[in-house]
Amino acid sequence: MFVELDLQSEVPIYEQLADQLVEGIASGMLAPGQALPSVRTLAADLGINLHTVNKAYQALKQEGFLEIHRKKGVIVQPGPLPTADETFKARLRRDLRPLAAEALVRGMNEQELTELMQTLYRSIQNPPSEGGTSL
Amino acid sequence: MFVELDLQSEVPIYEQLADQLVEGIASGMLAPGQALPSVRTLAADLGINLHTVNKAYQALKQEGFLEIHRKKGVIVQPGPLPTADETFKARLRRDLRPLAAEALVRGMNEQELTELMQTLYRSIQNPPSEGGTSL
DNA sequence: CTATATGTTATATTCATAGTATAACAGATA
DNA sequence: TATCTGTTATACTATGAATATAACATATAG
Repeated sequence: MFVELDLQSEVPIYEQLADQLVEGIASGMLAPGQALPSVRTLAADLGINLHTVNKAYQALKQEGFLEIHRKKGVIVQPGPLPTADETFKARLRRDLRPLAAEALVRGMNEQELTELMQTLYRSIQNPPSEGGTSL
Repeated sequence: MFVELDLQSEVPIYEQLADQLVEGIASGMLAPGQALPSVRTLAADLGINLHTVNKAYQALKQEGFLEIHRKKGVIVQPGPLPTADETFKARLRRDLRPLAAEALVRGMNEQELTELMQTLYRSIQNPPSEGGTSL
């Protein structure tokens, strides 16, 4: 079981799921072309509704992280993944901005913040334990 | 006019406002002890409801960025600001995580990401133009 | 061919939150 | 005595999240 949901979080469930699938792709835990569980199966495993899973899948399909075939079901993007184009970077800056501002106002210096980001990046790229391949 | 709201954004108005006030404190545009407009005045200026402004003020008061006196009205925290304690850092990591993961999966390397963060940090600390003191 | 599993679509309902609209209150100020 | 302050209360609308069923078309397995 790789996906962990916090039902009490203010972050929507479908968003948590989508985020963790992206992280799975980023870490290599989910390989290109790999099949994902059907919406019904994953929904049952996670104890949530079919439509909530579908919403996450659809969003990731829309962004190009997943492909959905009538035949193969849902698979991780086997071709080229989306790039860090200007549109993404603009969104990234927009989302990072308030976080950087609060870190600054709380007294974190530039190095502390960038090092925290570095550590985070590396921990995703090379996760502590790639134990189970299952979700 | 320093605060700019996007009424079409998925980010709540009161959150946009709170974020920009924090950024104002971070940049020094809002000095410690400085008086902020009353909830009614700012609401009228921004064309939003009094309660929406109040919600932002209350949140920032709760976190320790503002003080609210019956007498002086609303002022920027004149004493020591909140620190980057473990609680904040945990929240920071939690919020940064999905952003770092998507940046990684889109092919940004560690340096690109940290440099983007650096640039952002510096642009907040030393904003392009501190023209108007007004909100 | 038949049964099953797939994604997909359509409704409907419940619930929480955001935002607005008014109104009123208590305390401080001019 | 007015006026401005934050504060509280109530009500309403709109939106989105999440769930619950149901049904459909297609592809696969037996």
